[in-house]
Amino acid sequence: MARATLRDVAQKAGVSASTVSRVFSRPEMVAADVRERVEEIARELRYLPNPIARGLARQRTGNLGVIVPDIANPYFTPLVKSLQSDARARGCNVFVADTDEHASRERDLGIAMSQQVDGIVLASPRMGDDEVRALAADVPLITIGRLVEGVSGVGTPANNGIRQAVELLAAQGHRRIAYLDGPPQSFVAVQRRGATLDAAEEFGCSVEVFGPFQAAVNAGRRAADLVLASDVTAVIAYNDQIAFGCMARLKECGRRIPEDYSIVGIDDSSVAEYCEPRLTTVRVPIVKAGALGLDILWDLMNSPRDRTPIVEELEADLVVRRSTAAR
Amino acid sequence: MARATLRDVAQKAGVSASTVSRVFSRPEMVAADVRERVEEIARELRYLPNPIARGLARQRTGNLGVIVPDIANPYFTPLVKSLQSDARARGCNVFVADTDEHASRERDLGIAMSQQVDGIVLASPRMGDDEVRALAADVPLITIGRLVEGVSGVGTPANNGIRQAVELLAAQGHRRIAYLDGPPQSFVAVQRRGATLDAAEEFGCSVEVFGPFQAAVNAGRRAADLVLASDVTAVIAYNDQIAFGCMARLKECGRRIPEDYSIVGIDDSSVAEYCEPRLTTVRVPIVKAGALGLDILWDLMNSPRDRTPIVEELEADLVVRRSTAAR
DNA sequence: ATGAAAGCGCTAACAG
DNA sequence: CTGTTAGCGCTTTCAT
Repeated sequence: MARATLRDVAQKAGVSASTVSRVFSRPEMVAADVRERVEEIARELRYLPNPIARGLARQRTGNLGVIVPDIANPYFTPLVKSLQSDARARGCNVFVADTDEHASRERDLGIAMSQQVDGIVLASPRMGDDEVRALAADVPLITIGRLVEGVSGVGTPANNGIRQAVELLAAQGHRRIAYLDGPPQSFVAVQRRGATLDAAEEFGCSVEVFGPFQAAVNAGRRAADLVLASDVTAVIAYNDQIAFGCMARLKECGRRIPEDYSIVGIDDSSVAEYCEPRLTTVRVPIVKAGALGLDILWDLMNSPRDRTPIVEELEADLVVRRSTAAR
Repeated sequence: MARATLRDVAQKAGVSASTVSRVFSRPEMVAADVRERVEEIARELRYLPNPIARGLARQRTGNLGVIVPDIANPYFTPLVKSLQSDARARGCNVFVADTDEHASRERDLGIAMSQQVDGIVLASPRMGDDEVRALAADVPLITIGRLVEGVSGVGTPANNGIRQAVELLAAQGHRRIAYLDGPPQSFVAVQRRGATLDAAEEFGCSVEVFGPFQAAVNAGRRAADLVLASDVTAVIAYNDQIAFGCMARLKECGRRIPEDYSIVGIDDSSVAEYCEPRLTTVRVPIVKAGALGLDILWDLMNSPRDRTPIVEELEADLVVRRSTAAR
């Protein structure tokens, strides 16, 4: 079924191609009667402007790229969904791509995308600063989560919330804390570990670091056995999924949460609500960061290039639930 | 940073545009020495063929569209991930879109996509048969999960597994079963309900239907209180998420699983493994269906149109875990 | 093996 | 307000 083209409509309506084009791009520029007739015929022929051709001519595609390390991670899904609907509200389609946590795939995808989207949202980039900057030089781009010098983005440092978590645990009488480290590719992981170490020092706790672990439930289960073999009384995990897995396994091994172990996650993704008991966690406002980032990206896309990068940071706070308690 | 174009490379290399074009599309057609020089210069200029322009000229974009009702549903995420990597292996980018369970958004997305992708994978379509057929007339398309008459696709009827579930429950001494119904937009929901009812009759059980429920954990929590107010001893849920929520809430209310209630999910998504106790569920082979569907779609895309639709069905089997037991 | 020329379907000055 | 004329960047006959 060959699609109707602009010329088909123009011909049948007895007007020029430009007129039909205008009817679809700047309707106000064409006389009402002509416009209606064209629209009528277009409908008849089931004509729709070809976005590829339009993209070539306009030098803009109307597409937005979103790159995430793992679309199956419940931390990213709400971000993706909210970006999708925000973008749609602005008349953009969204290209989502998953890098499987690989920096190299992230780079390749970014390069491949850069020519078919008007802008890219790069969530928690795994590639190096230089590579991000190189990509940002080719296409309007913002990062979410991690900030890269010289590139616009919205950072979501968890330090504040992590400090609150350690403060809470210390107040609850915990002195020996396990930190379950995140995947080595994750820049955020080193931040979070550092924040935990700093806060522990501040509040007089010792920290034993386990890991690295992939950001997944099963990795957390593996962590639990390490925790059991140590003498810690509380656990802070790189993210909620690891915390969830660790908690599940600890319970399997007959430990009670929070009586025997206090557990803190990071992210406040949906799993935190589904844990039993519900998980105390650091709420990282990633959806808000995404919305803000999209605003920034929008400016970047619609304004003369070479602006100085716009950078925001959104703080994270601890959400206290049932998985932490006094010893 | 204006990207280099084909002409830039041609000019600098002292060859015609066609030659450069060939270097990137049919390298075997150009002499080795010329090719190498062109490649060298292209690298120097950081030239990459513009996929938009190429799409226009070739009448194929190299993009694949994937439409799912809810990207946050762990049932669909593995499908999306596997399609993404399979497509990438064939040199295709993937456009993922989420319809938020809305038939109308699904239709709009399909239409919008149809002109910028070479083919569409429509997972568990929410729109009517006619609309699916209309879309399939405009673009190579396959459905996954639900089959639509006249359209290629891979069906994953759960009937078989559901029958096995009821058989198991009956054998375990359950006589009164609750069925937690799925969202009204879902065609699969009516299938699954019907299958439950049929099997119940076959094995001499009565079924009380509750719902409809959205395919989400919280909806399942709500269902639990309904279950408590009835006199059933076992529950079959439209999907694992509802089962998970229901189970969590039942436990909160002091009921033991499986001693007090046996619970069966459908899908065998990741949550089934994370339930406590691990969830007995009907394994729907959606990833396999996706891979098979992609093969079919590939044929559709690369062959003369108007072929008779290719249809496959993949059966589902019960996976027995810990959430079911004899009364 | 390479180049010239004619588009792919649409937009965007520029005239009128 | 509308039509004419050039492209957007690439591919693809068709010659040579």
